[in-house]
Amino acid sequence: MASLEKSAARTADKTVDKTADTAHRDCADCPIRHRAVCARCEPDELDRLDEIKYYRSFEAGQTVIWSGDPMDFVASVVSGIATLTQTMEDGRTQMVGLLLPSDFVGRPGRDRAAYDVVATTDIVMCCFRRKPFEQMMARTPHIAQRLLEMTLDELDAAREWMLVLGRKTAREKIASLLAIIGRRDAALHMDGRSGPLTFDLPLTREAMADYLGLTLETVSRQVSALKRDGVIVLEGKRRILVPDMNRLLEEAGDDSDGGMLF
Amino acid sequence: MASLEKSAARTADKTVDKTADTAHRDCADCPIRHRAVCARCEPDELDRLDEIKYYRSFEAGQTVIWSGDPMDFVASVVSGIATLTQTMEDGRTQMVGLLLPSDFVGRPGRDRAAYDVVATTDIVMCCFRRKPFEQMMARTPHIAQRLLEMTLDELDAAREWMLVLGRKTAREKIASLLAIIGRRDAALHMDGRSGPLTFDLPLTREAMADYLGLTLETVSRQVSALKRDGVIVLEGKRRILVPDMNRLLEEAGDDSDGGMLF
DNA sequence: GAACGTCCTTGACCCAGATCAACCACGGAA
DNA sequence: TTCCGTGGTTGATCTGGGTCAAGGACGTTC
Repeated sequence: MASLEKSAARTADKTVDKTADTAHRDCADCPIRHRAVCARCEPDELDRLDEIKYYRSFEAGQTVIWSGDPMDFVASVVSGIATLTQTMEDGRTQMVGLLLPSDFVGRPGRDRAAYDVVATTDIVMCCFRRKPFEQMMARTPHIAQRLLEMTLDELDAAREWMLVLGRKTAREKIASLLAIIGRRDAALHMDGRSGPLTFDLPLTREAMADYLGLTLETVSRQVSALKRDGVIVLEGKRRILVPDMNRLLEEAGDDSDGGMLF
Repeated sequence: MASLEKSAARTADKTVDKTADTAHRDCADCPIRHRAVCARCEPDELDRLDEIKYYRSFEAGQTVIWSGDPMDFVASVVSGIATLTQTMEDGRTQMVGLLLPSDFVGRPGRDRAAYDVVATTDIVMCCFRRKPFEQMMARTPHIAQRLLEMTLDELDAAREWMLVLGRKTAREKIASLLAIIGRRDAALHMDGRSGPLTFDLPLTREAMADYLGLTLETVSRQVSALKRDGVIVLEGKRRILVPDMNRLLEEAGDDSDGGMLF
């Protein structure tokens, strides 16, 4: 039940430290410029956004926002990874979203957070105070249009995840998660395709379990099984090599071409 | 793999029959006027929508759209209930959305259906050809604003459903579904509150199973168990009476107040 | 009114994944 | 160098819900 204020206070010193190298960042060379909620903005619109934006940093493991707490800002993830989770009174938790760079946090028009947001890695967020952002959104169709597009994408992703949660086996769930992270990572780096895919797994076994509706033991066992069967190769605990993406997609129970949605 | 055209052809006769009593309906006395995607439109905007709209009817059990088929229209559900489902190659299916009156079908900018849409009851839809609708959306912020709001609501609902699918027991899943349908039904009728809630269950046991990631046998057993324990009373197979909503919410594992999202 | 199809219920059994528990690997602090 | 704390693995056992199978309650058709 710690409040946003408390968690912000706890991290104040670090925030100030890191602010030094991010506070004056120019939108023009922002790494998420072309994918975030501001992607469609014209230069003059960007200037106005620039005036109301500020950066905040969080360390791996910190809670950015607690569900139910007042939420007076919205934000884009600039770098790092965060999770959106829901918790039942008895402590059962389910991750309902994975926030990667360019993803949007918060809902215009809503003044309280609906989910816990937790930084999985060190993270930098580009924040806007909610009220000014809402006013600007009303005057700037480019922002609302982009936000609609992003929200529809998230809805598709959530629905794909409902199939995973409701109907897939533990092995298929793990394969699905690895395929998604691998694909997003590949899209991000845009490196010369076709070689075997390698990427860092940014989640602990427990976080994977929360995402997949499993226990961490089952996650561990199924990762070991996929390794044993040659579907993936582990380099340490967190680095994954996928020799054959189609094989992985097969194990995920997906269409061979991986779906046409994205 | 039946195409949209085929399913439309199959139903053409009935469509024409029913069109008689819906084709000239005026937006002004439309039952979903204040909740659908057109809710915020001014009279002149409504007039323009009126020009490009047309009604289509489907009978219970008919497939409205097949996943992957070309989709040249978007639509609002006027009356009746439809489902959005995803299917794996081996036949496993997961419902990913329940479409009630005023809900929106289709995605502007996407030319193929991402999910199967099936009419659960007889249904009437208010359709717009996609291209004109997209053009109109670009010129009419009121439509885009409302669609954003509705999409954000759907995303919240999908995320709540992820918790149900990932972490709840079979009994909790059934109780959650009954609570949601009961609440939506109560909101629709807006009758004098506080008495014991009664409503029709618009889904077969199989559809409930598809929604909840269960088998129909488990659904049947858990419905019987909730009845045996006095949480619900069955009047026939499909009519549900809830003597104590708080008790039902408790069984669903929800906060006693039922959540503050809606 | 018999025969069918659809939807639903109930029972017997089984298994995937949860639970409980022990232990390993690594990194940072004393 | 040992001591912990965190994250991960693996084994033994249990169980919720799946699977397979039989049968009941209807409405509809001929």
